[in-house]
Amino acid sequence: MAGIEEVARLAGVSTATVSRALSGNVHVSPATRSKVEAAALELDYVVSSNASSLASGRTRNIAVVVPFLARWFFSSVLEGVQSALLRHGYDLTLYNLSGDADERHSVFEHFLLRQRVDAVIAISLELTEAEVKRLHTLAKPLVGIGGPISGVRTLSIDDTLIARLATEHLISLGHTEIAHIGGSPEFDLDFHMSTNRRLGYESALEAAGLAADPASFAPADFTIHGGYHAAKQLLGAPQGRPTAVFASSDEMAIGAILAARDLGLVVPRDVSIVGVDDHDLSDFFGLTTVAQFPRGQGEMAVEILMEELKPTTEAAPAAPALPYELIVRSSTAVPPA
Amino acid sequence: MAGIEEVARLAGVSTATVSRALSGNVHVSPATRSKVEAAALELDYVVSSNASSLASGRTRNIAVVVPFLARWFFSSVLEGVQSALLRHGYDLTLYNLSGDADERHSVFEHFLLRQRVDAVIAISLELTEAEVKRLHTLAKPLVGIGGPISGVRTLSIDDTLIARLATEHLISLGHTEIAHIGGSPEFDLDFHMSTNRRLGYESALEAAGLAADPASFAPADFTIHGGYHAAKQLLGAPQGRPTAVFASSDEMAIGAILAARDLGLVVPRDVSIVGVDDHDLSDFFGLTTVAQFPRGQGEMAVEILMEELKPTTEAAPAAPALPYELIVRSSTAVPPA
DNA sequence: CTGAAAGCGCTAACAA
DNA sequence: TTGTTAGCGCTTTCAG
Repeated sequence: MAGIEEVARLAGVSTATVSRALSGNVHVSPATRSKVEAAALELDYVVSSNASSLASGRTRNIAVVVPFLARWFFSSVLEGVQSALLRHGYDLTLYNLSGDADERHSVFEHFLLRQRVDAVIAISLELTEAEVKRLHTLAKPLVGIGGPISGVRTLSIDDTLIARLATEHLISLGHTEIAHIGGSPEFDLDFHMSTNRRLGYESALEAAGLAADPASFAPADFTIHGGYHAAKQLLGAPQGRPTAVFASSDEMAIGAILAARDLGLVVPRDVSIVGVDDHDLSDFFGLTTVAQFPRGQGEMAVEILMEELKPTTEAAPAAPALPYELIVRSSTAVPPA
Repeated sequence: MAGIEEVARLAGVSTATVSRALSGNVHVSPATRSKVEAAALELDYVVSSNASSLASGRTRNIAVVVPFLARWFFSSVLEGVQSALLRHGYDLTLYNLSGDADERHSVFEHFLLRQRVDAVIAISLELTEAEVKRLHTLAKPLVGIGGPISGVRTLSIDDTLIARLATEHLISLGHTEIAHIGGSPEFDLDFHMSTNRRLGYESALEAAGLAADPASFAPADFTIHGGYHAAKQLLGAPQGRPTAVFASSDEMAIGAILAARDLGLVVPRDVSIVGVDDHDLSDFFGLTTVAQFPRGQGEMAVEILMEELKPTTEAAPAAPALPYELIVRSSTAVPPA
């Protein structure tokens, strides 16, 4: 735990020079720099981030706020954020809001205000106005991932387009009876993501001259379990079952595949199924899906933030559109004759 | 962003008193305390953690190091750690080592040394001697979860006992042909966890007078996919298939259930399957399993640390044994007649 | 129980 | 390019 003073002494320079040489931002003569670096290495010197933060006002630490941890999408985004941050020399302080309301409240009223972070990344969070205001009093850059927060720059995939693409894939195979498993209305967590995907589905149908029968919609909770039950309802309907199902998430789509199997239906011969995500398990189940790339989304959020934190930057950089891609596997085919 | 000075002025006391009143550790007269609290509330005052840390040497921040993020066990432990930490007013700084070796190196040589944390929790990490030494030079409390690190206090489940319990469940149902899907040897990540579970399985067999045939073992990688392929091998063996399978993780067990189905076997009529974990999906698949409770493990690690960080505490508190429990669902039954 | 004052370890003007 | 110096905002002796 050597301090900057000892390094300065060993290198034969002042502490200010050590600071400059090690931070790399300011000009220092190459000779001095290497002397300092050698001394630092020899003494195992690592700056105290607290002292540095206090003096400079920069913490090199980013807060990441998530609504869940143990779900594929969130942990994948987090992975991307983490590794990008590490590359930039930043720490990641994690706040998970899946606890009770008090917990959430204290995160916004207390934890985030401790001046411990330079910026915050909010993943798929529906923030209340009070919360957004709180964050704004922080006067720190804030970027959201996964759905528009009013007044906050957000990386967001185009849910309508994604859903439309998935549905069009089914239509192009010849399906006309296409059911949809989407989020139940409570899922406002996801900012109308559910609604937008449903709208995309409906618009694809309409564009093909097909009717969007309300009976072809089954709500679920984005889990395999939920998708399974929703699919059972849809596929077991006595008045004739759909030949294809578009599920708003891969987990629900996998549930649907399992439900079809349990009903004795063969996928894709009897029923085609598409999801959204490209979840870890999707390849295993041969699920056709519209991939989004959560790791990449996390990394992108970090790049935007880094850009914004550079003292040189003026305007906040714009958020580019997020990529997505139809991946056709073995869960979709032409409808039964 | 009011400072302590303003609070002091508003409350009509000195900054020292504000500090004392708000930290709560030292004695302050009730009247003064409430005056200070009112002033702090009015000004929306929140201490600057950097200044506080620098002055006191305590950061109220814990580092958590994980080898993966997007896996059920790790994200569940992390969830437990996070919520317990929040309750105690601590921040959580996350380091995920799933990147390359350089990343890992820089975490240990750089990030963890910045004096940003009071302690570190290492989840299922096989640390090299150099890494442990590094951490010890930190002179910070360190607790591991999930497997013994030499010289580090670790919360660890008894893998041998767990495996034995699962196997005994099968034996007590009357099974004598019991196969095992375990970790492949490379999985040293998990500290001989794989080996220990295999030993537990074998010892249960021996105790029942059954032979542990090496042909009844299939290695896999702890995923559904891996479990599926391993189970296919086991259940498709032409020289007679086992009537039961013990898998070292629920994900592998679920893979085995799916493999059995694909082979036209009915679980549990034709083959019984047990796992370990009580994964999120296990209930859905009706999987009998030995539950471990990762959230609880995370919380426990935090409690131990908090105890240790209390200035009053002398000896490091002992780590209690971790609970586990056999949960019988519908994937196990007596063997076919 | 409370106040005054000396730092915690570093960075950033300002000079030289 | 480098050194000097004054803090960053709080905590903690040490007095009173």
